[in-house]
Amino acid sequence: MIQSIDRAARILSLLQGARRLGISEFAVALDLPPSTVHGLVKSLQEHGLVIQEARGSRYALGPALLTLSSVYLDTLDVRARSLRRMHDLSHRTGLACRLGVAHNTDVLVIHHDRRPDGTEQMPETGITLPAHASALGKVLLAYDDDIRTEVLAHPLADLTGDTVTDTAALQEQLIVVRDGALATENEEAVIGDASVAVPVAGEDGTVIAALGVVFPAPASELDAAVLKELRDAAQAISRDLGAPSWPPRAGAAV
Amino acid sequence: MIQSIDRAARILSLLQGARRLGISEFAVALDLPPSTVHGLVKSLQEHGLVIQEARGSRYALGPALLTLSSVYLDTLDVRARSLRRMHDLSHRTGLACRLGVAHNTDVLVIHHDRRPDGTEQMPETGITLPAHASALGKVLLAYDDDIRTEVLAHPLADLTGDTVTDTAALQEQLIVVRDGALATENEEAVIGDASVAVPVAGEDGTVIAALGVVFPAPASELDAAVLKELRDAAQAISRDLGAPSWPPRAGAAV
DNA sequence: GACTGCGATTCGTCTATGTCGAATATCTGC
DNA sequence: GCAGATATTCGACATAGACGAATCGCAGTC
Repeated sequence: MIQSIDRAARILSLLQGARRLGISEFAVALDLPPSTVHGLVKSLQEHGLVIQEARGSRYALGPALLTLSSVYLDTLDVRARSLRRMHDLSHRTGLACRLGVAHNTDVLVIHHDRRPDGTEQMPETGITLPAHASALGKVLLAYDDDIRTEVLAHPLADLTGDTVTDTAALQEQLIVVRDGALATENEEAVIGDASVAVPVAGEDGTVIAALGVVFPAPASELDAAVLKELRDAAQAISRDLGAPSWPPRAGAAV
Repeated sequence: MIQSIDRAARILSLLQGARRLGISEFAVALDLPPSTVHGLVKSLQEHGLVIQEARGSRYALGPALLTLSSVYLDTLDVRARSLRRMHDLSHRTGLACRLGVAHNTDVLVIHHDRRPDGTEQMPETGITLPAHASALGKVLLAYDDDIRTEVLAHPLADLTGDTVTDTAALQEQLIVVRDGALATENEEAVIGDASVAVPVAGEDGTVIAALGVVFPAPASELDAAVLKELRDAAQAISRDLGAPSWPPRAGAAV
């Protein structure tokens, strides 16, 4: 690990948490002399990875990151193959749908198709969801041993009061998820929101992403027709990607 | 400029162009020994800024960039204040609308609200448009001396055959843009697409972004009502941001 | 199924590079 | 207008990281 790259990445991470920071704030957080931090930040600035605020002396994340992430999204095969199906899915069900992949121990939303009712909705592509409190996350946890182990090793944060915070209870849920190739979540991340998700399999048969829809709680009111649409979409995407079977075999991971 | 950070940023840039590259390809492009590149890439990989392909030995941009860019978008005041107005704008006009800021000598789209007709449309947030061939770009060029000088110093690429490639002609257009606080573009970037854009002013009265709508060519068919909606939206956003006047005074830049 | 060649990866040495501390410039709040 | 804080610049020194050579691992070939 190259020291200055590590430090540069840490600086970006800090800006991810606290939107705007000054040199001295970085210096304290990283336990480095301000002059060292200054050199690092200026180097990042020259490449547009951070920007200095107009009249302040503070720094924030820069526009180059948006361009890079745009290319990142384009390189994702799953996403490219899902765009059309997700659009169909949201139109047929009238619900917002999301495609998520594992990132560290969380879920990263790599595409979001809004509810087609014309109401204003925040774009959710790029947001991170806690794995244990989202349907997408439960799918990914159910099929990936490494991430599951990692997540279960730490206490589960309570987000709404209905969040599953007991590791044993979560583990049981995940077995059910694997059995049915279906995960649900009922106001466990956001009050008023429920969601369901199913796995998407890649060329080698392993689960590489999760596809889900969001709807008003309670989860019990979910239409069987919606579930069929969701399954059909995930299966079609998996087939397009060359997956040998769907639903994917549990524990198919290498 | 710290050498290793510069090199790391170059690696990310290379991946922006060529989606997937191997160590030796980087080495050739950067004129560095493979072992040096390897250390850089592995450091980036540990932070999720690049990922190594599943069964290949090639590398691509990583998911951490998406998370970072998501936070970048959230830090943009203009964007936050524009979301609602842009949604209204696209619904009232039935057209897709875009918000762009200057990045290097191009336009970076920081928000895109789709046509509300329910058809499938690519998400455009994060894409880059050439400044001289887009309405958004012409607005930004018209009000920013530095970028204008920079863009006019190089030959203008021809994208569709209708692209304005003559610097003198472009310069004249920009004067008109400034006078009317309105830029148009007619199949200059994409065949079949025309667009118009207006400036958005910030707290200090300078132009910080451009707001535009896209519609089927030719540009002459643009409704006056649409233009009014566009202007009203830009004015409202500018007012929210604390701009002293709208349209912004030409040459108000510091 | 062994061979060959390319590319990724590892390791140890040396020096160029980046880190640090002090000094200076710039800004903010009183 | 002053005091305190914060960003920025600069030069010397030590170490972090660049490089070259050697190794490992994989794919294609005979």
